[in-house]
Amino acid sequence: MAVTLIDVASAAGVSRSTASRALSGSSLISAETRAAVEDAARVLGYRPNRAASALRSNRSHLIGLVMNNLLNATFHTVAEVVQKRAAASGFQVLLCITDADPARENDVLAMLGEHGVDGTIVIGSGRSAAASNALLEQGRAVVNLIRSVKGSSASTVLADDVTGARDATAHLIELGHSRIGYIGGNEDATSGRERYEGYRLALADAGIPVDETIVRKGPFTTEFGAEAINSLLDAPQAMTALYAANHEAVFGILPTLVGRGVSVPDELSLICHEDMPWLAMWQPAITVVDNGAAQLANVAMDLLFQQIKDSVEPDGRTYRIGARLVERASCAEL
Amino acid sequence: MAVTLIDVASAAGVSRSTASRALSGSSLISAETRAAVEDAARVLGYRPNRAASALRSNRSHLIGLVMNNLLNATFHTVAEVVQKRAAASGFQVLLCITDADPARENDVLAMLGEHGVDGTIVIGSGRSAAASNALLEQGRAVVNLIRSVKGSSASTVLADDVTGARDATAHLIELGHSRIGYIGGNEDATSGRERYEGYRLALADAGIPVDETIVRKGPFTTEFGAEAINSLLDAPQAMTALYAANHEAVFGILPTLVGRGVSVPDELSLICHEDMPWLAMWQPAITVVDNGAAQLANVAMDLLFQQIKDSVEPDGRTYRIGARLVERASCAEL
DNA sequence: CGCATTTGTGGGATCGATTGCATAGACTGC
DNA sequence: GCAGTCTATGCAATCGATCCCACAAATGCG
Repeated sequence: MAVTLIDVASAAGVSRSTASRALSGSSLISAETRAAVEDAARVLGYRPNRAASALRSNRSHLIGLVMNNLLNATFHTVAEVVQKRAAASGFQVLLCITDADPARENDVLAMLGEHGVDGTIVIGSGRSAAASNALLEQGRAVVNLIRSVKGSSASTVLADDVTGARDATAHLIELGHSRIGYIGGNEDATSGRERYEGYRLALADAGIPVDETIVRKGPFTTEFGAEAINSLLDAPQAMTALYAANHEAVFGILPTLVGRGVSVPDELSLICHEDMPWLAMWQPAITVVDNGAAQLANVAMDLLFQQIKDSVEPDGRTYRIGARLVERASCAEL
Repeated sequence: MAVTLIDVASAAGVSRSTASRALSGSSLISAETRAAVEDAARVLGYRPNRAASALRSNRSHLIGLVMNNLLNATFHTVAEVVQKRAAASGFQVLLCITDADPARENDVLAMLGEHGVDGTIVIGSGRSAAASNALLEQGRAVVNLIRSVKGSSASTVLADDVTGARDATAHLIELGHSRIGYIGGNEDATSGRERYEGYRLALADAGIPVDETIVRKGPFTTEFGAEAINSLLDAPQAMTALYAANHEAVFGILPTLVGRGVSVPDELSLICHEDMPWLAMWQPAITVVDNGAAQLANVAMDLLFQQIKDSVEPDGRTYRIGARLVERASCAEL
């Protein structure tokens, strides 16, 4: 069978304990012994058995990543960053997809507990904190990401969607627009609530009343986007600018605008929330609110590693990552 | 601490062995005993320790998924399908990203061995079979996906890119085109080689010589796509149709066509390889070669589960999933 | 009715690495 | 020179579930 620590130890002429300590970097080991053990391990092609290690030490070198889907560009970025950061520290990522179903989310978190994950990043439904609090009580690290969870004892990293939305809307107002359409997500998602709030606040700042006839809220789907932009374009009183706050809907909005021959930014100024590589390649390049997906993931991983490596207690605090308006070519002065 | 099998056993008034057998569905257990143990487990909220189970039984309920990146739409689909199929059978997915770096790929496969994965799906660099063959020798299942690996003893599931490309090109020829441009991937990738081969064969079938001045091959990036289409459009002798075989490049090709005001399909008929949701939403909807990403992943999981659950020996055979031409609105008769 | 087989259960070893405790030897300081 | 650290190492217990083996009870069959 496979090479075990005992093989390494006897090859190096020491005991299992010494071999174990030498390989795990304990300071109570002489330089020669360490070298001998490391050589033996290399020569034999020793690979530790993580299951045995996890059983005894209660550290699995596994990190759970829980998310709704893999379609959203922000989620991609998060998955890539989490994977890279984890791998760089010798951790592996257990990827779990919940389809935003709270029951699945509970199952998945319990599963992660069974596998003894050292920590978990949760982009959750926000519905219940019970399962993730249970993980915390088992001494495992947890960080909530992007969506806040009521009653969670874990730290939470959120985008500053209110400010991002407010800046986007304010930018359009500065360009002289006052009839600014809104296409966003449903209010039960953090992003749906907060982006609409930012939109509202910016209009209020400028003394412009919200016109519900040019506001559309709906699910995070391409189809909703196409539907919403069509109905807005068909509305009696035309808008001169649009703030597209629903990321998945953007996939429906842009092709529809092209198809209907709406000229951006001449006929319609446009800002989309959440950046994607190809938005910069669009004709015209689309001005976006960059929510800082990579930064969100990095801060979450920082917090997670603090808990895992430095045994820092989770503070239950919320961290906000500022949004950034990236001006490209899709907005024009009225 | 956590509830262990011993707690369940004593609550149910049986021994550990009996409790273990009852919960793992052994047939050598009386109905009442099984019920008693299951009740006790439920009441106590028992969750098995996977590390302990893996250590003793050498089955971890983990599946490794190795891929280059998360940007490619086919890879998304594969990741989602693998995750769903795994979860449905009580397996968790260890996601590993290699950036197509063979060294990283080797590291990652060794890591998966340490973690005792029951099986692994590898979308590899195709460079070396050593690391994955080592996994096989440890009795772990391995299936290669999308990219073939020389010298691998594992089964391999590939798209039928030659036929897909041939069908796409033939479709354009049937519509009367003879100057058909090609933008594809580098030849060191399976898809790069095979799609160009299909293109070449279809032209040969029709007695049309390949014109290298309207052929572009390059890396799987958006930038290359933009560059390639620009240079093709600037070429002296115009093409009347384009077969875009490099998926990542499509993100650069489409916006550039829009930006330069090239009318599809009036001025240029277009077929892209690999489908994505928003290609159907484009104006005009883009005709594509659907490589069957979901089917590829499903067949790979079928083969993997056969090895894991039914102890079927890997046959080292290659399975091809047929491509499908999805006709939409981006091709016109010349 | 007695022996052979099946069925159900318990005891204890085991998977491989980690770690608390014990100890041998080296070294320091008075 | 001796007690008191400090350093380096080994022994053995341990993590929690699984599974081989032994054995008891129940059943079958001639």
